[in-house]
Amino acid sequence: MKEFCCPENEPNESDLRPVEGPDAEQELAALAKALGHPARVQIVRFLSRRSTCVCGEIVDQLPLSQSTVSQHLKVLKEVDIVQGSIDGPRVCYCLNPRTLRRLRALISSL
Amino acid sequence: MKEFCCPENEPNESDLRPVEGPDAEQELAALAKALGHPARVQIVRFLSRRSTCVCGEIVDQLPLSQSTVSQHLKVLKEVDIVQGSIDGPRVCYCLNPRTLRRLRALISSL
DNA sequence: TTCTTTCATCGCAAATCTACGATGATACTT
DNA sequence: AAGTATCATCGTAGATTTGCGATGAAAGAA
Repeated sequence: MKEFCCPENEPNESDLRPVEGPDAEQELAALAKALGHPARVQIVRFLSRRSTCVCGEIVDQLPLSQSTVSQHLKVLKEVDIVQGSIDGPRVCYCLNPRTLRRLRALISSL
Repeated sequence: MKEFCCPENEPNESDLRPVEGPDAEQELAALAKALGHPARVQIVRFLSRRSTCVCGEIVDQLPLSQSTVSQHLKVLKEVDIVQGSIDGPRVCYCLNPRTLRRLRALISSL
């Protein structure tokens, strides 16, 4: 199983962007909106359970068509919660730990 | 300024509900959806800056009509992020720290 | 009572979201 | 080249969301 698509997890990496102000509020709203659907939470949870990237088995986990799951993955990729990289005929997906840390920081500041 | 609408903040209060499983995923999706709009994030931020409850000055903070702000407040109240209580002709709003802690727990588990 | 203030709700139009099947794109296999 | 597998995109129908003005409900003031 390839893992090249998974970014390094660097716990000490700090995000210097502010957690308050108009930009931060807009960013939090966009991230929350992307997570605001049960199917997308399930996708994130599924990727979270696997520590590595997941290639081509997400559709099997959801009671939705392939095109619908692809749409949900697109939403998660647009806000960089999920990253995808091509692996031959497949696509490997993984969470972006940097974005998740950012989300936690924004939520914590509320 | 009355504060009777504000629940006690008990930092040591623990929430025993699981942060994983279908129910938790549904709950997180509902909370994230409620936060998934810039105006609603701004409302929460505004209530967060004030440590007490806020009576009748939220509309002034947003470039939206009174009815629209009321709708957004309704969304936040439906998921119990915001609480409102009547104070004469006004309504006092405040955050529910219990729900916010729950949200942080759910996000942290991703 | 009548007026005013404050907030909720109604009704509607426009925009966005959701889900699906069909189709397209890409890469591997034979 | 032809076929297969995997995922993205297109087109579309139905549902939901968003925003607003108009109206309703409740409480205090005159």
